[in-house]
Amino acid sequence: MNIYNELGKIVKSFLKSEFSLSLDKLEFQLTRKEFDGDITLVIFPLVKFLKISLNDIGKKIGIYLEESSDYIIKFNLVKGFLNLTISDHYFINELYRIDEIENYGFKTKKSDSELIIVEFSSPNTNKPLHLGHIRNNLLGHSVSKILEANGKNVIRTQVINDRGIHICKSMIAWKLFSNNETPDSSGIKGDQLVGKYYVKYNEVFNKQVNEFIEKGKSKDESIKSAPIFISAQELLRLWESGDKSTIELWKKMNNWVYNGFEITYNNLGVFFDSLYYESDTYLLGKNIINEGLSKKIFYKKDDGSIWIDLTNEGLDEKLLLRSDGTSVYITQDLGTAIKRKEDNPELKGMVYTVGNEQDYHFKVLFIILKKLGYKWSDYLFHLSYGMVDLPDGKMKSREGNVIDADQLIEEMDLTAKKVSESIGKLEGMSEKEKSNLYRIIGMGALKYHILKVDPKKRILFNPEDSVDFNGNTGPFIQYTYARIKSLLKKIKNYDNQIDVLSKIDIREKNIIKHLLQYPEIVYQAGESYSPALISNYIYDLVKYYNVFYQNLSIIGTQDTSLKRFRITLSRKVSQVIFSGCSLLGIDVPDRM
RNA sequence: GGACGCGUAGCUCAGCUGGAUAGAGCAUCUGCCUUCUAAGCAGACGGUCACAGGUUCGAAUCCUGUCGCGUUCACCA
Repeated sequence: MNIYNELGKIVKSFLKSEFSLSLDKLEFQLTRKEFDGDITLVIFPLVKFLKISLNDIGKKIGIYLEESSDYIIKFNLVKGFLNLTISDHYFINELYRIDEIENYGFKTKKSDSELIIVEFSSPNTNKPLHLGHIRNNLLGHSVSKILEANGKNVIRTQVINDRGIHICKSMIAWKLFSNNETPDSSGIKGDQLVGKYYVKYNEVFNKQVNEFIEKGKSKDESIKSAPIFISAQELLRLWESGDKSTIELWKKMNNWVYNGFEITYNNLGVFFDSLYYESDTYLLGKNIINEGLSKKIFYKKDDGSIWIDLTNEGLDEKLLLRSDGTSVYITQDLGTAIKRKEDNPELKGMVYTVGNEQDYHFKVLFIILKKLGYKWSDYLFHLSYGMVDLPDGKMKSREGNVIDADQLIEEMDLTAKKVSESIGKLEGMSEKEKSNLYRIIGMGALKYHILKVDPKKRILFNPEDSVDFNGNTGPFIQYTYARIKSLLKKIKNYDNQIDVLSKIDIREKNIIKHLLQYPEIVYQAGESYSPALISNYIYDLVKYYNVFYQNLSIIGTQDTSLKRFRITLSRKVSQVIFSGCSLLGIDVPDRM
């Protein structure tokens, strides 16, 4: 709101000429509802510098502002708070100004052509996506959009964990028990099918382990000697040695999974610009080891393993290369990061969307890169988020205590359908339009529910009452948007020009005040990577608008200038909702 | 044990770099549909901001300590 700057200038020059005091910062804030006024100057801090009472300073500034600024029509002083009332003309002029901006809303900064890689999702190929992935995907996708709105060039990427013992487990179970079942033959979605055999593996494995334990073997021993586990390990060895039929099966099953993921991503409205497969990257990073050794940043232990000592940073010693010469996870991450920078010299930063159980890992990763002398490591960011808890505790995929992403999406559709039908506003829509709308509403509910929470907090997700459709929810925001759209449609021939009014309603003033704040928000959100900030701002605006909508008539009013004013206001609100939802990856319907 | 994160109404969450009497929604009650969509609006009820100190004109917010919950500290990924 540029009035802050303007008033700030006036007050500063006044303080300078009157008290020869020069300040660089003055604190303005929106006036609270209970008090009379629009904007408040906090004058406590001034007392320190001026040896006059609060009252005197406040009065002097207030009188001066009243005289010298066209916008200030009144002031009142409560304790150290100077409340200023701004003229209606100011707000009308501002609305007039932003009305000329075609698509007003969360502003997009001009491209600065800086490249940012945003990594998210990062699934395993042995089971379908679950609720935790949904939070990850929504955050990653939304943050990408926010960065783009901040003028960045974003590449969305995922590292697919396609190799290792976990996929061999699904493979062996499929070989043993499937009778060549395929997605086509069974009609089961590919990732679900592979996941089914991963579950089958664990069933058989547990049974075999228990049999050994009953026979008196120790737990460790039983695990190691379970036949199906031995077979899975054998399969891993074959894979590593490049055995043809194993690789073929591996490729076949992974492709099933990718096709399945694609469907889920589509339903979520999420996409990727590039993919990394761990089978391609797991050997990366070994040359870093030599670099680190020669720079004396790493050291070798007697058994040949390579370490870095981070005790000076308050962390521990960290293994980088096993004694058998194979790399560990962080070595791959180092290699991948460096490779990405090499592949994209213009790369400015990277965002890793990964759960907070890996906070330590990323701390270490960034420090090592910094120690190796890579300056761009300052622009790496771990977008850390809390886990999604269920009412009966934590999600554990091995115990089957997970909410499956596909199933959840389907349930959201059904809930949206149920609620919509009970309200019964969708008459005259075709079945196709309806089901499309259910998807928009259901996903709006889910996305908003998850994104409005501060990423670093854990989310308690209660599937029982699913997601609300009233109050601070996605559907409520969508509903408001749909109402405005339908309103604008009914008034086809309206004039864009706003006539100047002598007096506007306090509620309308509030909406304008909020509208004026939005351009700033996207930049703030860009810095803190917070879709939550945007969600809450949209909801605020929608609340203000609903009050206005409910209480003021637009179509009915005889006063055409008032009518135009209100239509303009509505249109601007709808534009902000639209652009905000777009940053969150939430669709808005024209009708619902 | 060390490190990191969280603790705000019965429940789910806001509260920006310290500002006035702590804000929403849900739930529970009370009113509003011949005037553009009631998926809404108006109102009531509901708080020791985990606890204790400190910093200052002023603390939910910053600092320290305590308690509670969680994560992490692997030749796992």
